Amino acid sequence: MLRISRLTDYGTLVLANLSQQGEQPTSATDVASTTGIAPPTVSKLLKLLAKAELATSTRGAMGGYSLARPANRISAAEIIDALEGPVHITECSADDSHCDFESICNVGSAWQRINVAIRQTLSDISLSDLQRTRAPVPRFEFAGFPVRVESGK
Amino acid sequence: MLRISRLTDYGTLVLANLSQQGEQPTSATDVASTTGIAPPTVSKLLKLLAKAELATSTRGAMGGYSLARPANRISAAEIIDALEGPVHITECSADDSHCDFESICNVGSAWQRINVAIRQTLSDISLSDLQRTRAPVPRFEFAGFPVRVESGK
DNA sequence: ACAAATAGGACTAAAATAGTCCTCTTTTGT
DNA sequence: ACAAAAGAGGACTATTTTAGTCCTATTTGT
Repeated sequence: MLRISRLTDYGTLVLANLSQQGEQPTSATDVASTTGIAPPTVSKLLKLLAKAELATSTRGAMGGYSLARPANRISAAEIIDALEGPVHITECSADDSHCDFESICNVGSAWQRINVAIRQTLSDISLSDLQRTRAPVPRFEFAGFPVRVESGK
Repeated sequence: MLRISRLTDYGTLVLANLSQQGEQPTSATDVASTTGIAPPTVSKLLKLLAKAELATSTRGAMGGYSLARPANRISAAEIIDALEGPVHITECSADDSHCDFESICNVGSAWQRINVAIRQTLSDISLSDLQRTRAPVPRFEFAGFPVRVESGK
């Protein structure tokens, strides 16, 4: 829980990389070599990001990918949606939900409300916030050890 | 992402069930039959919850489990921790993190800050909130901006 | 024409998750 | 004392997700 998949993490990186390159398209190979992520993986990510319209692609020689919009107009929620799909927290959301026991659904819907709230928050965080090393931070501790907000690592 | 595992969902249910039974211990079998969850699974969950000190166990005939504390003093974060373990969002937290590229770590730590904020909020939501069908919707804040969430779904 | 790119999808491997089962210990009631 | 009712602990299996790779087709600039 509260786990962002590795691909999403990589995807953020890839987008951050594109945003540093500015307007002209960057090839998947280039992104791979500057980020250190395996080329086929970068390629896969970029395809997904392009399909979700977070990146635009240019085919052919001298082609590549670039950000579809400025980094401050791409939200964390969009990145997650693009790479993990719109996930239902409890899977009892839409269709056949065979909740014979009322309490089950009550509790389930509570988790769902939490989910909605979290997503809402995530949609207010932009790629540029994610890139800022020193974004203001609300709280400073995680499972015991304090999270370092200084420079990388 | 933002997915609570099925076991956590079940676990919440199980705890909710215990809280309805009041003081006297309820056996895993009983919980299983009132919730409709498979007995071995309930048993497993209760063991985990007991180990995390969210439930207390009484051995022997007439034994069973009961809540370790009132439902309003058990937080959603504790439930998650008990059933999923303290999860590191990006796995680049502790040990071998071979972050050769600075930007990788910067972005990674941003997700971690988000994680911290979410956990903080989760620790303000209690089991009794989860049981209330129309609980107030949690509020999050990140990077300064408080985030308002309208009524859930 | 050729080389450099993306598009799309099939496929495999690895890891996390869920769920079951078995044996042992503790406690209560008769 | 003994049997039955419970939990404790752990081993094990199966399923599902997630990661990651690779192949073939299409597009475009020189």
